[in-house]
This record gives sequence, structure tokens and C-alpha cells, in this order.
Amino acid sequence: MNDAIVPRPKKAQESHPPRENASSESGRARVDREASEREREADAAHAAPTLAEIARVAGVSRMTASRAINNRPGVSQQVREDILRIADEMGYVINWMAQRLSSRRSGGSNGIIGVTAQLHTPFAGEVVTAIGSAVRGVGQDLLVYSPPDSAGRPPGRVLDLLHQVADGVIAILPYQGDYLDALARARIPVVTIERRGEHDPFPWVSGDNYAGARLLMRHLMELGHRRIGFITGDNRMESARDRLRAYGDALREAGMADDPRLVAEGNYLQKGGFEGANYLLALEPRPTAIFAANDISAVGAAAAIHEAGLSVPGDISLAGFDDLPLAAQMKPGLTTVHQPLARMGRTAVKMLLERVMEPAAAPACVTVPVELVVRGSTAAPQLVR
Amino acid sequence: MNDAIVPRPKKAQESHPPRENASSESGRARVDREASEREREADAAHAAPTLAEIARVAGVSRMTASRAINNRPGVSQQVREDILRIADEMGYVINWMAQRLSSRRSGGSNGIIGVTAQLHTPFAGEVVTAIGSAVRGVGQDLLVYSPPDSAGRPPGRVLDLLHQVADGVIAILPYQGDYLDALARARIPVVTIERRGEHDPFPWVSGDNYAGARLLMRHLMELGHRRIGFITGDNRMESARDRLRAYGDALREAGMADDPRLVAEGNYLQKGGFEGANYLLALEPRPTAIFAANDISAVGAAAAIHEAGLSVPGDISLAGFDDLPLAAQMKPGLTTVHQPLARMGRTAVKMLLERVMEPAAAPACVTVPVELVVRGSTAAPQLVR
DNA sequence: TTGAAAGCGCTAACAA
DNA sequence: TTGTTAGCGCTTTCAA
Repeated sequence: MNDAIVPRPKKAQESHPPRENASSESGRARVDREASEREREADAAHAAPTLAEIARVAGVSRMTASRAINNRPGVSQQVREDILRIADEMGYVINWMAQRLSSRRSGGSNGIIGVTAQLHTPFAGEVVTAIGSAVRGVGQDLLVYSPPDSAGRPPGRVLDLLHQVADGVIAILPYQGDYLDALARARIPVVTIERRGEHDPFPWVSGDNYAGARLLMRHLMELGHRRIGFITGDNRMESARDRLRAYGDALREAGMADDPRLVAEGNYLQKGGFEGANYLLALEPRPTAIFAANDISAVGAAAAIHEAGLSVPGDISLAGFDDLPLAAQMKPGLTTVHQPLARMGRTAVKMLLERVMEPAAAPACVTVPVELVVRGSTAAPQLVR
Repeated sequence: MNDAIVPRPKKAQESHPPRENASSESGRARVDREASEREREADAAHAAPTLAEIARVAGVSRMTASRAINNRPGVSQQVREDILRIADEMGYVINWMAQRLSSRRSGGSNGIIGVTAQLHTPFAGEVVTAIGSAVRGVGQDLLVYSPPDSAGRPPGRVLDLLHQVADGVIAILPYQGDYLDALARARIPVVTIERRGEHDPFPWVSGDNYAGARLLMRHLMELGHRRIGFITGDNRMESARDRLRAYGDALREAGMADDPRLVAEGNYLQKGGFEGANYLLALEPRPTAIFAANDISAVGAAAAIHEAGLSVPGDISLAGFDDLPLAAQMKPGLTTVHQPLARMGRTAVKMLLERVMEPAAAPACVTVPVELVVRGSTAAPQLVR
């Protein structure tokens, strides 16, 4: 795994006195001795040099080397420069594992904000980018963990690493038991995007899913739709349940037949949307509009509709939720509910940093408003059937 | 690659005999003792329990506990279950720092692919999401590092962490010295997206920037444009230089006056595009088309054009490069060059994994083809001036 | 300003 | 199957 020793960065050169004057003859000799010793090191070890090796080459104790390299007081200027130069030439890099293990006690912050997200969906990608922008200003590093295919082995290991190096974590996770267990064990503040249910132990920031879905339903009903199909999200998530609930409430309040067959089970994924739409299209009579619980599902639903030889919005109206960039790119553009991801990201970062400062703070939760975005995919239903 | 045992998922409960029969009285007592001891631990420490504590509570040695927790052979079924239960109840989590430090020798792979990217720009976000999708299938974890505002302190520290835990790194970095130094010091395979220049020490995968820019220039010239302004990218990057070179070559080959004033210096950022466009718009005679080196710059340029009271493409044609989702969302849609990011991500992951397997492999580099995407932002120049 | 000793929490290698 | 010993590479603490 260890590659060849690497070229020493150019710059280091400049810290050499460009032309040593004659008085430093003995200094010169010492440098040469050091150099040859260094070569032997490189040949022999071929592995990352340790602090002890730097110290030996520099002719000091490990502690002195440590102090110099960590830019701590208690080392004379002369010695400090020597050590830094040698470390640089030998390509020394502090071993994180050792350093963190050792300085556990006074340990403290690394200036790292952790994020967990399944980084393969557009939604997660957008949210993470939003968080990235938000973190930018606050001078923290960002470390994002994305687990592999959730069907696989337990996810814990790397997640634990994140918990152990980050000052706090923003979680946008698949809501599975394993992840929750790991999160719960984390000894750092956690903020989630998308709350998780009644007994959510973490503060969260979330779009107003219920209100958004109500807006969308109102829009469809005002267009004249009476049979509206719904493709659910992943009902383990509060967001999915809220959107479904809004759908049901809207129909009920309008006194429309609440035909339970109109609800197709999806999972927030494209395939779920495709299959859900196929199911809905086979109903008799066919719904005149389909509300997919998120934009990704709507993409799948659109494919199913086209495969069935129907057109949007001519034969059937289609709507989503999230307003990802892809919603605007669809033909026709997808009517959907806009979630202000940039704002949500900023809020999450702010909340997290507050908790990092003041871990005891009461869990505050934030619901951000959403907006209906009407595009071409919704229209009045055909009058003739 | 030891699969850490994970905190027992709910299921584990079921392995408890639901109702212990009377014979286990003594067993019961032991459990109680353990439980109270555990409480004391929790109260006393209030910090992460260590392996030693688990071992003590379980009445075994640290090694036995270690073996059980790491799912290694050499522990009786009975004892193993005991230990796992206790570890779970005490909320034990393996200390990564200690584990990696200790098992350094036999160390080996963590199943982690690292990525470095400035996660606040749409381009980086898209690329990272593409890599996320690509990684998904191969069962590796993904860890993305995004440095804070580049203007700040040296970036090295967390980058080093990434190098020390990942099996390999895909770099989409700001091309600054510090990052390169850190990359060069990494003792793991590195693949870059966007090559960095002649002497690039790493294998890379990149879109065909030169060919793409030529396609775009041909398109503009075929529309009849003769004065075409260019807003450069960040010229520290090969991609920016390639696009600029293509621009120059296209003009030269067409025998058009290669007015050097037509090149405005940008930086791939929105602000750079804005300022570059302002400069170009002030030229006399004004260019009839502006080619911004990437879509982000084009967004800035569009703003400048509108502020100047001009319209796209009526008064001036505008084009970008990358075909980010936002290009399709602009009004009018932005003519640009499509980079197949998903494919590039897959390729990078594949190349990296190959090098992880076979570090000695010769650095292979891949240029992927790009496509011209014509949207509404380009049109023939006005005949009358 | 420097150094020596004693761990941090874990595991490899060996012994029982 | 289980335990013991000796570190991993670094920092803390204390002494010089």
C-alpha cells in the first residue's frame, strides 16, 4: 500500500539560506551527514518516517521534534528550523491515529464538521453541496461519509471513524437501525436533516413537508382533478409520512372519495416511481393526476407514463416534491415543491456549531417554509373520458 | 479486513431466551452484578468505554473481548455472546485511532475510497455525486474531504487523515501548492479528475477539453460570429489552458483577427465571469458572442449582460462549458459542452481500484469524449450594427 | 530550552 | 479456548 517516497516539495528549498557564507563550514558538514543518513532511512524503511526517525536524524529527542513540528513553544529558533527542514525533506507526515490517540485527554476540536449521506442520489448531492457552501464561511473542514449499498454489510465502521474525528455531525442518512444505533452512540452533537419521527432524539431541520404537499394538492384540485394518485416515499421517514398525510387530508377535506387504491407504495427511488405509476395507470378509472412523493419518483413515473403511450400533461398530470435541478430539465418541466436546500444547509450548520459550543442546549428544531413551483407537467384534466 | 461487530441490532434481543427458566438463578445474579457495575462505569466515566472496561465487566481478558468484538475465532460461543451483549449495553465503540495504530503492521485496506473536492461549487457537487453512484456498486465506503475557504490556513491536516484511512484517493482539488504537497506525500494511489499539466505525477481522467472547445467555436463561427470573446478559467488547471488554446487555434485557423483584447481573465467562478463579461462588453467594437470557460462563469456573464441592458442571444450570444444542470435551467438555456460526469466518475473509480490492487501499474490516463449541446443562448449575430 | 518516563486503547505474537 | 507481554507513534507530565 505504501508508495514510493515522494518528491520533496519545491518550496522547502527556499527556506535554505540561498548561499551559506563561509563561517558555516561545520554546519555544512553536519548537513551532509544528515543527508546521507536520510537516504539510508529512505532505502531501509520505504515506509512513512516516524517522529522518532526525524528526531534521530536531527539529533534531538522526540519531544523536541514534536514541539517543533506542532509549532509549540519551547524550542530554540535554530533547532526548530533544523527539525522542520529535515521533516520536510524526509516527507514526514504526522500520524493521525497516534496523535489523536495520544492527545485524547486535552484532545478537543479538530475543526471538522462531519456529514453522513448516501451520496449517489441527486437529493443528497444537492444537500451536501448546500452544506458545503454553508461550511465554507465558517472555516471548518468538511468530511462526508457515504455508505455503500445499504443492502450490504453493517455500516458501522467508517461511521464510527467520522464520529471520532468530527466535532459534530449532520446526518442525512438512510433511516435504518444500524445507522441510528451508530448515531446514538456518537459522543458528539448530531443534527439531522429530515426529522425521523415522534421520538427523534436529535435536533433537526426540515422542509415543511406537510404544508408543501397541501399546496401541491390544492393546485391539482384547483385545476379540476378529482382522481389523484399518490406514490409514497420511504415511509420510514417522517417526510414521506407527512407528505402522505397531507395528500389524505386534502382529499378528505375536499370530500373526495378517498379511494385507498389510489395510493401506490414507492420508496423515493426512481424504480419505485416507475412501478407505482404502472400500478396507478392500470386502475379503472385511471387517475387524472399523479403526485409522486419526490422528484426522483416522478422521473420514474414519467417513464412509466410514456411507456404506456400517454402524455404529460395531456393525458395525465404529474407532480413531484423537492425541486431538484432535474425537475426543471424534464420535458415538460415538473410541477413540484421547492425545498430551500441552501437555507436548510446553512441552518443545519449553524445549529450544529451552536451545539458544538454548547452541547447542553435544548434540542431545537427548525421547519423551513417551502414553495409551490408550477411548471408544465400539470394541467386541467381532459374533459372527455 | 475485519468486520467489526456492530452494536447488536435489535434482532439480537431475540437470541435471549425469552423467559429464562428457574434453573438459571445464579446466572441471573451474575447479570445483576454486571448491570450495576455497568452503571457505575457509565456514571463514573461518562466517556466512551474502553475495551479494557468491557473485558473487566465480562470477566475476561482484553484479548478475548477483542476477539469477540472483532468477530474473530478463538472464543467460545457462550463467552462471545456475553461479551457482545455487554459491549452493546455499555455502548462500546471501537476506537479507530487505537485500532488502526495497533494493527498498522498487518494493517491493510479499510474499504474506503477517499475524495477531495471543494464541495461548494455545483461542478464539484456533480462530480462527487457521480463518484458516489459509481462507488455504490463496488461495496466501498466513500469519504469526501472538502477544505474550508482556500484562503485560510494550511489545508494539510485533515487531508492527511484522509490519506491515512483511505485505500486510495480521487482528487478534484483546488490546484494549490499545499494540496499538491499533501497529495504527493500520500502513500496511497491517487487519481485526479482534470489533469494538472505536463508533468502530472498522477493518472487522470478528464473530458476532452480541447475538442469540446473546438466544437463550440465551430458552432459559433458557423452561426456567423466573427468577434468572439473568451473568459478564461483558472489557468493553473490544464482544462482551462486547453479550452483557451482551442479558442485561439479556432480563430487562427479561420484566419480571424486574433485580437488579444478579446480574452478576459476569469477563474471558473461566477464573479470572474461577471467581471470578464463587463470587460468584454466595454470593448469597441463589442464582441457578438462570449464563450465562458465554464457554465458557472457563464452565469456570471449572463448577469453582466443583463445589467448592461443587453439580451441573450439577441444582442450577444453566450456559451459555457460543462453542461451542469443549471445550464438547462437558464433562460434562455445555455449552449455548452456536455461532460459525461457519471462516466468520468465511474472511470475514475475503476482506475483507482485497479491501482489499489496493483499499485505498480503504469499511470494510465483517460480522456473521455464530450458533446456540444446547443440551447437558446446562441444565435446568429445581428446583421446591423 | 530540553529530555525521560509513562501511558493513550488496541492488537500481534506468543504462551498456557 | 484463553491470557500475557510488548509494542504501534505520539503526547503528557515532570524533572533537569
